[in-house]
Amino acid sequence: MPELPEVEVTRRRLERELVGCRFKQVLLRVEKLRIPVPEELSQILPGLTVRSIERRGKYLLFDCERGWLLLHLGMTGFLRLLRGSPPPGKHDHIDFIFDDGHLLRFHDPRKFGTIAWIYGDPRLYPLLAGIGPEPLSDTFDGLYLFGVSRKRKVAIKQLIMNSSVVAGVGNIYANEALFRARIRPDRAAGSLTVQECANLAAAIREELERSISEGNACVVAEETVAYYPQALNVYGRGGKLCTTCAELLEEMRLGGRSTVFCRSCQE
DNA sequence: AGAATTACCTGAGCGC
DNA sequence: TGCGCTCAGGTAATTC
Repeated sequence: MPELPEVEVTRRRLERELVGCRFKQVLLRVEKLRIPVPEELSQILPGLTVRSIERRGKYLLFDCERGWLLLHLGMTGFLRLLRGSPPPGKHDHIDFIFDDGHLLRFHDPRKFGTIAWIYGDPRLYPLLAGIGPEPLSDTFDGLYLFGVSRKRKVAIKQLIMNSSVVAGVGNIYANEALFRARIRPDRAAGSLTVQECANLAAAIREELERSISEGNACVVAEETVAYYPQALNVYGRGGKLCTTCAELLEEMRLGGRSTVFCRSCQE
């Protein structure tokens, strides 16, 4: 599951390789992902040049002169940056072919990903308009988190996974950040003190930044995304020993999502 | 308004 | 060997 760090590592790789490149052809082999794939992409994109590649939460945004190409990898999506025209495999849904021979291939077995074309200001596009602050930006800090959590009864883990509260924090990093901040994931959001909110905001930032730098250090040659090995403290380790105190890690479900924490380290 | 639930989708793992 | 079941979970839409 590409989380924000994987998407950011991907963005940087694509930025190095594709900015300045001109689209030559788009091959669509799937009609519907989360939303229908716009067929007009194969008419619009050829001849346009990639000016820059941005990220908003887990969305990638390609500035294509006359509009923006929006990509989301969903749960199981990834991109491959290839050359020439190797035959597509199963679930290779879309090829973006460039003048210089680059081939950007979108692969997504579960089809939870998104591809869209945006005219005008992407900030106004419905899928992006309601997204909260970027967790790595200055607008996201403890005071902000304290403010939006007041009087909220929902579990703090669910709050930080809510994209309208903060962009791009998925299940893995929600679990890891709460462990780092020593806060139980099932605490009512409104019960956190201002200090706990500061700790949590910092922990989210630190977990994401740590993962981005790890990802940058080990990107596989051809694959632009970005499933790199992670040393995780809690996610996926329910029933195993806490890395800090050697207690058994506890597993529960919050909002249908697997949640792991240490009863002794987190309160 | 906020919280909870559902829908989308396929592969993997499991019990029988 | 294969069937049916459950689980994985990002996000938006829907319902309560």
